[in-house]
Amino acid sequence: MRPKNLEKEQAIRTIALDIIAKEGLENLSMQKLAKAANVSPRTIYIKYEDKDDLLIKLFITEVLGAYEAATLKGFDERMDFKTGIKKLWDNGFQYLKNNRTHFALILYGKSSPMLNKAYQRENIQQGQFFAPIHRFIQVNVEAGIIQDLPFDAQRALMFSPLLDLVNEYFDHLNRPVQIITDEVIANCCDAVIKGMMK
Amino acid sequence: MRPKNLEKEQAIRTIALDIIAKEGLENLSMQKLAKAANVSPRTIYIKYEDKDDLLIKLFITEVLGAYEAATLKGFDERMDFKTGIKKLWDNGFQYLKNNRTHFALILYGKSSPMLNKAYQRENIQQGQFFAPIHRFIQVNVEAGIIQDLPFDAQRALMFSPLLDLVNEYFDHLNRPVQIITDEVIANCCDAVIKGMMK
DNA sequence: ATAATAAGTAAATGTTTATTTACTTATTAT
DNA sequence: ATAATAAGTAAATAAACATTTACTTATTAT
Repeated sequence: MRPKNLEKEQAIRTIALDIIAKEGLENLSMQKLAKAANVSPRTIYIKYEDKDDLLIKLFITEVLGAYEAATLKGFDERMDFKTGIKKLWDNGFQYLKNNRTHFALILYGKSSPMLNKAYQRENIQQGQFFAPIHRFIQVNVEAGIIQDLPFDAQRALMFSPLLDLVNEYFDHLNRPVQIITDEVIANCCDAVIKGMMK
Repeated sequence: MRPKNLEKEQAIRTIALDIIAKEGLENLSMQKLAKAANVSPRTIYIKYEDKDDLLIKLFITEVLGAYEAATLKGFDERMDFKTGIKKLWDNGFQYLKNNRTHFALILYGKSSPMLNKAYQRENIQQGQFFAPIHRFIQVNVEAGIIQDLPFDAQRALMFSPLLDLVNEYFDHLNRPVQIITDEVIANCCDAVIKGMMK
């Protein structure tokens, strides 16, 4: 049996992310993707059931999986609160600014109903994404270090500004000065920590 | 000369927003829209140059314009900092939770490269969206009430969590309990204020 | 060596796409 | 009343769409 060519599979994924980041999910077509990845359209259908299957696997496995792993690298839920959040912010910012195409698909994960539903399903069936952060927050609520709010609210307070700041970072990439520096990120992280603590 | 039928124009806009919210921007086609709005495809092209023109006008005028007006209603940049932010959060939350289709397009404004570029262009050519908030922040930085950070960073700290909380609000709409209540929103707003103040 | 088989390709499928053509209708200034 | 005209329609256009058919190729267990 002829084995799958993993380079082709990776090319399909990488170039799909490129097209989504540059032209938008609305403008990704299977034929355009096949041509750009130097592959027959049929080859994509050997590896993915259909277009939705490709997009969901791209989003859940390729992007969110890698983003989660990078964010949690060196993080331990037993860290003290400030240290933990700073680690998560630093990991997240470094990863996203170095993986612009991943970031683009993460944004579509919020806006596209189809990707949003896939994310909810995955979170229910396979266990929560970012489970260590869930426990980290719970521990710190129980220890009386941070305020007691629903987890989804805590997560919004902790990480929404970071994603928006990454957006601003990319908006300034082709301009004379970068406004979103590591120092600005660190200051914003401090503000977030201050807001959450009792 | 036969006058434009404004009801048809409004139907086109409203139903376009419906389709985007339910099926996603990727699944909005001119023919589907025409059929759903009970209009000939040609009629859409009388009112809009092409598909991009329709989407940009929907986003900038119909959605962002209304969102800005609703957010700023009863807000005055001379309010004291806490009162001002609370007003903006309350206005924003009420508006978005009552206008789900507008919210859906606002999310695409962050992810879709075409809408994102249109927003940047508009912000440069026609003057900043949310200019009173810009001045409000500046005044409070100069008075030493809040920390001195780039405007884009301040805005991310102030409003990103709100948009994510609205997302959570809608995610919980069809579930047994609503986790994102007015009280949770108020507590999150307090946390944001606390984080920004010196 | 070769039989078996999944991976791969090029080209075609029928459908849907954005947009236009050719025509009709409703309104208003005369 | 009617000429002038933009708004509106139904149907058509060519291109692009997701997916499949019919075929070839590379690999490996025998």
